[in-house]
Amino acid sequence: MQKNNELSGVKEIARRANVSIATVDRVIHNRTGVSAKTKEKIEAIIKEMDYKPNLLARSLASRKVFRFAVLIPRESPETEYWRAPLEGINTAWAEIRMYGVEVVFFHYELNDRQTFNREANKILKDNFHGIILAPSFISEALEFFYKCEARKIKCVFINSDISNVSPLSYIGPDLFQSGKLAGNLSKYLIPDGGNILIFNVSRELGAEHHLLKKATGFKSYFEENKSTSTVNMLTVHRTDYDSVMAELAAYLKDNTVDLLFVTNSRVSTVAKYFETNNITNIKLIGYDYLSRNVEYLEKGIIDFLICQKPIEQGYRGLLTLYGYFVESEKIEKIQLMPIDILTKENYKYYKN
Amino acid sequence: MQKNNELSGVKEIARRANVSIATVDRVIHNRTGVSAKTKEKIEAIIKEMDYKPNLLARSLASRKVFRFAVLIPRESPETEYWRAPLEGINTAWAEIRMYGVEVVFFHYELNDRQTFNREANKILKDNFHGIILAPSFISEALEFFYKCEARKIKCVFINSDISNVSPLSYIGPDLFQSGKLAGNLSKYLIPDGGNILIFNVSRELGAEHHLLKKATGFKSYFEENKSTSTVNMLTVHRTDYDSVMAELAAYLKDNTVDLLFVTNSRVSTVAKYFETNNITNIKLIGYDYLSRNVEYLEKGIIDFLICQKPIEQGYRGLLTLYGYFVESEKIEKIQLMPIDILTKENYKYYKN
DNA sequence: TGTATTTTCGTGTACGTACACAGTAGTGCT
DNA sequence: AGCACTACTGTGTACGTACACGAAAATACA
Repeated sequence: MQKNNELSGVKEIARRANVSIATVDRVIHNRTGVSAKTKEKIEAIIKEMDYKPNLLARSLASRKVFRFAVLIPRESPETEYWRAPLEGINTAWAEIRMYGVEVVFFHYELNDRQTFNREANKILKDNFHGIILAPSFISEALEFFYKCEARKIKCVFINSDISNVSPLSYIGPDLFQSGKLAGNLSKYLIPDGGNILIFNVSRELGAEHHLLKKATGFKSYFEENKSTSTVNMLTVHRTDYDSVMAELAAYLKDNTVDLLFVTNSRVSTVAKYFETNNITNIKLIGYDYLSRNVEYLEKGIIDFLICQKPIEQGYRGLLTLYGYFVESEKIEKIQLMPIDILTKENYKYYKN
Repeated sequence: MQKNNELSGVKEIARRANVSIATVDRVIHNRTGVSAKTKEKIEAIIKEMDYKPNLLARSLASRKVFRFAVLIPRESPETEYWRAPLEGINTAWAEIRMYGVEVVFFHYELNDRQTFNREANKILKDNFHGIILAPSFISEALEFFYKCEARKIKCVFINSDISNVSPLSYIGPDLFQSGKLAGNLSKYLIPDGGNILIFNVSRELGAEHHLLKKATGFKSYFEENKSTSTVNMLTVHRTDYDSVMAELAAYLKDNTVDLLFVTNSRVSTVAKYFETNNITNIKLIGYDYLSRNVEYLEKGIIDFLICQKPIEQGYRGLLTLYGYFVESEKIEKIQLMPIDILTKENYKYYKN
């Protein structure tokens, strides 16, 4: 079986317009050196033919290389979360390598904003076309973003957004709605009128401002539904097990809690505490498909996990940059991830 | 920025082996006409270089065309379900068109097995490399599958599987687990010991044997958890609103029902009945992200929808065939879709 | 009118691979 | 030795596009 071999592409355009393919090429890339008349004529033919350039041939012939940087937190022993976006980026990279895409990775520590600045400066010194950025530290990320804009470097934000700036695209969850869904799920776990605790576990709450957005969304559910439940919030600024345990124990000594909502992936720490202390009467909702979390989901200690496709965030992050530069697609400014609900029954089929 | 221009690919192999690129080419495609000695040498170099052919150049130079057929039910006015896989296939096609992939669509009527045979025969008369098949009618699909095997035509099943045969890949839900999850969800809606009805709405139950698999999974949840709930099953062999309404009304007159599980996308028909008759005390679980279903989810008449990524099924169906033929990848025999839970709160973010 | 300059356009080569065709070396046979 | 035949290998062109370079035409200026 053979491809159909009617004159196709540039050659056919050139034939119809009585010019050479070079001239057609000039029009396509709207380079200079074509008289207005011929340009018009060629453009008409292009439109009429609905000509679509052969991307294969294009990137084969093109010597262009696009260089993208990735700036996201390093995967830490405490949370494997950031492995997922990394994996997604690598998957995408494998698919588009041959189109002349280079990717360089930079990582900062989630509990040290200095490392963010250090890596960001490295990126600025080098020469990149685009950047995939997890803007954890708002002010630092903003500063960096403006510098990128000045240098015409396109940014894609993943995982969390920053208000009032407009990157090429934001790819991640709607944090408010995500929290609100968690609130909604609580109605399946405890009757109305219960005692609910929102629990933030974060060393640098500034680095995880998205936690507060989730908390706000969570609370909004109860307000909108005129719930009689009591919703309190507790924040721990250390992430090690002992600190979390101590703070939580202290709180639970003085307060009744029927449901606990952990605003990030640290929910396994709480689950561990519940398990070791044999606490079974508090329902537990948290975030992210991590092996430790899933373990407690399986055991029934965590009731629901909410997930937001971290792998896909990375995957689409890179493909978005690629689409913008190589295929000059127009890009969706906001690409919201689904809000997935994981239970004991369906997690096995989940794809991060 | 320029691509690095170290001699790469075939040319470099040829240089190192002191042969021409044609000889290298012969080895790569293990064609005849190369002495054992040179073949060995070239293969060694290929391995050493970890040579990966440039797929762009390959399919640009190759005049090969791969022709795939799609055989799935026609989208009917009663259910728009099958639009989704179609959309997925078209998306994938757009991505890989330029690699020399042709796709031809065939549709049968879900309530008429004759149309299946008719379209299947059309496919056999033409000359296809691979087929994406929704094997709704088991015996007919089996017969067709065997004919394809005899002709070395590769099949990919989507949406539902057939036991004891081995297509290139099955892409779809684990139906048993899907039903079991529905069972599990019921615990969030009604207390144990309630009256539960499994409701099948299907003109040709044989065409939708997957409904029964879901029902079995559903029941298994209650057995495994030694539930005291009563689980009954009712099947209606007509799909129009009046018939469904009549059968359901008759049943409800004689039986108490606390939760109703509709095993397919017809759940909106039941929801409509609930709405018009102001039935609010029966919880409702059903399938598929269809506009009509979502409407009732939004209204709170349907409590949960379970979805299985029909768009992605189509998308991956075509990409699987492509990967097998064009990139000669090894293919996962079973590609299970996630079992997604949709509620009023998160459906807006769902991607089919 | 002749020359310099700019504008406009065409030719040719390259990207990495596939494949038709032609060419060479070696073997067997008369 | 001459011939036929096989086994092996190289040359050249094509796929559709990009781009360097040079040629031609048009314009400007003296």
